[in-house]
Amino acid sequence: MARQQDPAGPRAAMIRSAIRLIRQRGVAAVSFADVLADSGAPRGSIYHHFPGGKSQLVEEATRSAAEQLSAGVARTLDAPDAPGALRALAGLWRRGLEAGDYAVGCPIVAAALGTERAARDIAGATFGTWCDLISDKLVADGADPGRARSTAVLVVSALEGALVFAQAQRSSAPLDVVVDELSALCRSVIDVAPRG
Amino acid sequence: MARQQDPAGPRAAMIRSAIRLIRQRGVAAVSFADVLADSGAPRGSIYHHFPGGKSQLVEEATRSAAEQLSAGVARTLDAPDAPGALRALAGLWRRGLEAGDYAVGCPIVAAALGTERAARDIAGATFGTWCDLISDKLVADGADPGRARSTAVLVVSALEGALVFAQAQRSSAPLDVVVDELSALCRSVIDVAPRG
DNA sequence: GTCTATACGAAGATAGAC
DNA sequence: GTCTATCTTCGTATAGAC
Repeated sequence: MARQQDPAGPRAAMIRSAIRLIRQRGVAAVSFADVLADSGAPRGSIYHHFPGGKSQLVEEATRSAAEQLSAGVARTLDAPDAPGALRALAGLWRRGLEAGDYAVGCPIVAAALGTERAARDIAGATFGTWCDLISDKLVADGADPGRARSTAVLVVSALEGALVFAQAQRSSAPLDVVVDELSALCRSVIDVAPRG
Repeated sequence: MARQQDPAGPRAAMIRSAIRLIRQRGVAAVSFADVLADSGAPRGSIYHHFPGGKSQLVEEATRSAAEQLSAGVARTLDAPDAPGALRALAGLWRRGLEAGDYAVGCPIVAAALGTERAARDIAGATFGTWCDLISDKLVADGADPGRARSTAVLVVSALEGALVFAQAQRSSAPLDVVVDELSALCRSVIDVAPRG
């Protein structure tokens, strides 16, 4: 698909392709051959770049995806209010869904459900990071820290669950509904204890 | 593991094993050999019972799991109040998580993220069924039908997402937090429009 | 760093005997 | 209904030349 020269070299291209394919098919269903074909990387360089084999590739792909997504979450949370930030966050998911014909999911979920332990641990840490970011935002907007924490866990869980829901039904409707509900919830959490 | 004579015969045993293995590893990572070893079914009878091959086995396993789970959801919702029903529902997930050392997830999620189209469609319909059941319960408890519907979508999404979250972190804490949040939300949805 | 070639096993699927 | 045997394809991984 891509097969063009990647400025960052074949290694980065392979990781990028691995992320894309893992999102589409899950960790177990992605082979080296798939990654090579998709990235256009040279056949003989797999074990040069990834001596640890598939485990290493999956781990690095998950780590890379987690860093990108966490940076995106942090950036999106730079909005005036938490409900708006949430909408923007869900908009990212939504566009990804529609662009990938509802077959492209979250790479962190794929890692969490995969069989590679290192990748699963990264997934667990990444969910935690997202909760921290969202919780901090809610607190900054005036929410009680305890309420903010549990609300953040709900937000992350519900968004990820809605993504799976939307994939199964090939429709972004569940995601939209969940975002509306979560926005209202965030507002109520903030309103209870407004800043000051 | 099981390998004992199944009263319902090898076919049912194979489906049961397929469900268990799919929950642990995902659709793509389960092979016929795995199912045979786990179920103790005779080697030569695979294509006799499942002429459609792996697709058929996965589809039937997903359908069977969906029926069992939907029946379980309906049964659990036979509780006096919606928040209590929700707690009971999450308790089912929770016990499954802990019994399977946080490696056994939801078969419907696995189907939704798998590569078998028929199974994914069943997953979509199953999520819809659960939403119907929960929505009906909320309405029966006095909630506004519109609010009940969107709340049900949130509940299903959040529970499934929390399950993935909990698997990634190997802890049921995220699930517990989400259940508390959802219970409070259900109460508020019911309280707004009490029966009468 | 990249190539070809290949070892080795496991996967899905089929054929034909019993 | 169940067996063994086999075909074919695909997967990971390695060896050794360039």
